[in-house]
Amino acid sequence: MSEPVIQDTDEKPDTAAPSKREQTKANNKAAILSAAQEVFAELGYEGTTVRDIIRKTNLASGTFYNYFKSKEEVFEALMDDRALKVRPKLNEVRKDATDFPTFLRETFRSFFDFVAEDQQHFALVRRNTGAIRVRMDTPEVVAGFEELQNDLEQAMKNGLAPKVDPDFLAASMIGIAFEVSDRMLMREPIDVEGATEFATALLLGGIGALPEGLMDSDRLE
Amino acid sequence: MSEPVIQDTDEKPDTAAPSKREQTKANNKAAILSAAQEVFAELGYEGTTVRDIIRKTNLASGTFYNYFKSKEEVFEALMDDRALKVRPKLNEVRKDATDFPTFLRETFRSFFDFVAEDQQHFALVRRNTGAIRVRMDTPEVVAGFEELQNDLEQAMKNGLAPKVDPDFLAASMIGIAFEVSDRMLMREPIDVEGATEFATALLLGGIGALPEGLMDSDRLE
Amino acid sequence: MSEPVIQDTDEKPDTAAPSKREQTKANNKAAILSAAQEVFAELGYEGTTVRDIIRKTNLASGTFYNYFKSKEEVFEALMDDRALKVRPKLNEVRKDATDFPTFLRETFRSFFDFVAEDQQHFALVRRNTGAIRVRMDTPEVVAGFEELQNDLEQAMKNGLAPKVDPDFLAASMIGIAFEVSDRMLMREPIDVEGATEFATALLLGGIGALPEGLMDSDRLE
Amino acid sequence: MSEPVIQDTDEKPDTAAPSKREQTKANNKAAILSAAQEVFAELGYEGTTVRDIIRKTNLASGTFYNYFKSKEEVFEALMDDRALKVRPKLNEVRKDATDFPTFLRETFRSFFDFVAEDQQHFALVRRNTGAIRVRMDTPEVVAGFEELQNDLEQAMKNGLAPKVDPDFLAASMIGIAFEVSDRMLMREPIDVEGATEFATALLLGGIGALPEGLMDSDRLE
DNA sequence: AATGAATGAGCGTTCATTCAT
DNA sequence: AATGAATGAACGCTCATTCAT
Repeated sequence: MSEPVIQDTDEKPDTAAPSKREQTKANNKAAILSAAQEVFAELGYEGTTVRDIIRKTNLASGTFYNYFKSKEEVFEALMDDRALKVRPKLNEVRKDATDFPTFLRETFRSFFDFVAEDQQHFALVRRNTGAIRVRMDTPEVVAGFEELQNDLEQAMKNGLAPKVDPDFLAASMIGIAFEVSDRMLMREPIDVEGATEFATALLLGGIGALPEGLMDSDRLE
Repeated sequence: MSEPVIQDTDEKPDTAAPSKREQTKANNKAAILSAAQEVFAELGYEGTTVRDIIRKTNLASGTFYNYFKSKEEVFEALMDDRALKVRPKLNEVRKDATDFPTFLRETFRSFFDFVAEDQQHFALVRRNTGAIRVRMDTPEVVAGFEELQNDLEQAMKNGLAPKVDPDFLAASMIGIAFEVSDRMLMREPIDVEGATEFATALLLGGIGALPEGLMDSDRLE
Repeated sequence: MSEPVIQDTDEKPDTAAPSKREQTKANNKAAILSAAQEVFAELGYEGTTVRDIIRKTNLASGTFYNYFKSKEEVFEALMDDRALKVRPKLNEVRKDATDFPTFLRETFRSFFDFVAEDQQHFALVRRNTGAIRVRMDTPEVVAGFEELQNDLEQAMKNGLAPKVDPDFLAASMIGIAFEVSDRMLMREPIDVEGATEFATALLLGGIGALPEGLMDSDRLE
Repeated sequence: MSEPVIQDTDEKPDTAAPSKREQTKANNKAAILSAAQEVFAELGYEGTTVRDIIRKTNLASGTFYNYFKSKEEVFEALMDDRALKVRPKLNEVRKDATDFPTFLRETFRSFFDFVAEDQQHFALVRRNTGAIRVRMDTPEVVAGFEELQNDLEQAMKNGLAPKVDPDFLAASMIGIAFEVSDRMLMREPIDVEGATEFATALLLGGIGALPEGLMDSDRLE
């Protein structure tokens, strides 16, 4: 347990130097996750069994349970993975935005980019008509939603964005982002720019029109 | 589903009342659907088995298969049920709308009303953090989406609504409707009016701002 | 559920007439019990698996669970079976006994007879040196013990038996019966009469000598 | 088990103290046995797995197999342990006995004392109604039985005890000892003395009455 | 049409054991 | 000698589905 001061290792102490064991462990975990990703995309969440996942791996069945204790847990890990992958990008572009239109535009763009690049993952969440879609709001995913909402609130406080219900606003952005992604993926070629422009303009105009917004409201027909 | 006037039954044919046999059939089917609804809400889609459903019924296991051939099929029937329940109302309010703000407002209001009245059903679709949500776009559900899109296109043609991408627009409305519903249900008391106003104003303002719209576009902050 | 007064059956109402279904059910249950008996005797309780039992049967694996829910439950049923088989005999001989020596002698004799006739069953309870013996005091078995103790108490009340601690006395009889059975079975030929005489004489003499025994009655003849 | 005087170790050989390595070995073995004892008492023999045992230890799973090759073997070791613990005491009191009543009384007393002091162990062998009791007559246990039988034969030869079937007699003593222990443990407070007096008197009187017993010696005082 | 026991594939999981470190 | 992850056979069990009644 204790760390000997002098290490009888041939590697630079204190840096990476994962033992062979740790290496295999990492590899195994990655193998399971990657197999799971494929299988989920192919068979859907409910159609997938733990055995399907390990079969895609060259590990023994029991090995699965050294890493995850159920299909749900792998699924969650996969979702967390995605969330952890987009969130830094989203946070960055929002931090860099100096005006609200940019804030929105870059948020949507990053999200649509991510969706376009990771279609296999979304094959799971968005499937053919009549088939079952599945969504899991893991803690990491929820955290991403909350970051968005917090950033929106901040922008409102700073007078950059009109002061509207931030909870509903974040929800709307998320709803639009997911649903528009879906349609975007169905078109050929995939037009991230178009989707971005649509979503941004819709939201930007809409927000301006919201009751709480001080600006001339409720335009149209 | 429809009741033929002349019945090929061996019982008194001269009454308009459904034969006892058909009556039982309808009852059984309804019993299965209602049991399924409860079980799905309680156990989630994946957690539910055909056995769980029939157990809530006083039918024998084999009887299930006279009505549905799998859990997926009952689930689909349930979804269709809901879709068939809201769609007439949605179509009606949209047909009655003489201006676009009313069109949008009444669409959202009807949907949020429906959600508020049918929370058990949405307990299935929207579950606690970390748990799995499930959604199935059955033909009837998709038809509902298409009706919305068609109505939007019609409104655009008639010059009532700005001419924007109707596919993305319908998608956005749907995304907003679902995601805002979710938040609406989490608040106490449930405020259908507030949700309706938010969604309507957001969309109405947004549409006016969309590039294709002929009106002064895209401004803000 | 209700019993129609006139039955459209071709069999004498009110008597046996088990339907074919009930017949198979009874057969299946019996088949499982009998297979279990053999397997337990061969592999010991812990060595036996549910699958071993069904394998000895020509039933499908799932069928087992229509009848029992675990190996423990079959085992218990088997034990109950035995207990229910000996107890009537034991009760009868004790009821018929007019003196205490007869009471004891016939109790032991019946038990040893039973053991001698049912060696396969005892193969489970009494196994080779070094192997594990298993005993399960199911409710039915315990009831048998209690009947013995009650009868002993009755005999004491009636002045037929000396008044000693009936709990310890019943325990002693049971201990002797089991342990002596074991030795009896190891001898060739099996001498039920010898075992009976030994146990009876030992107990009869012993009881007479017990401190509480006030009476001089019941001398060994 | 034995300590060779000359040790093939690379450590200071000139001390009588066990080498550190041997010390650890002994400790590990003891740790496993003690963990096993607890787990068996808690989970029952069948319910216990090797993993359960090592988990209670701070050893690695593989280490178990340096000491025992199966759960059965640990169980056997535990049983041997007990047997080796009582037998010297039993042998001693019997050797010291100058008359047969004392021989019996001290045998029972020692056994009941042992049981009373080691209830955890008997929790395994004797469990609640309906649950499974397990008993293993390991070689060491059997040796204890044989010692009893030999001592009985010796006493008969020496004219101290009546000449009766020594095999059945030993069996009876063992049966009584086990079964009466059981009842004794259920009473509050635990009355070793009472159990001893009961068993001794019963057996002593009984033996005197046995047909083979020619002698009038050895009456209960 | 309804029943409900039988079926058997196949699932999740555990576990004793091995063996590279 | 100790470690602990990997192994894979095999277990208990469930389940959708069938089919004789």
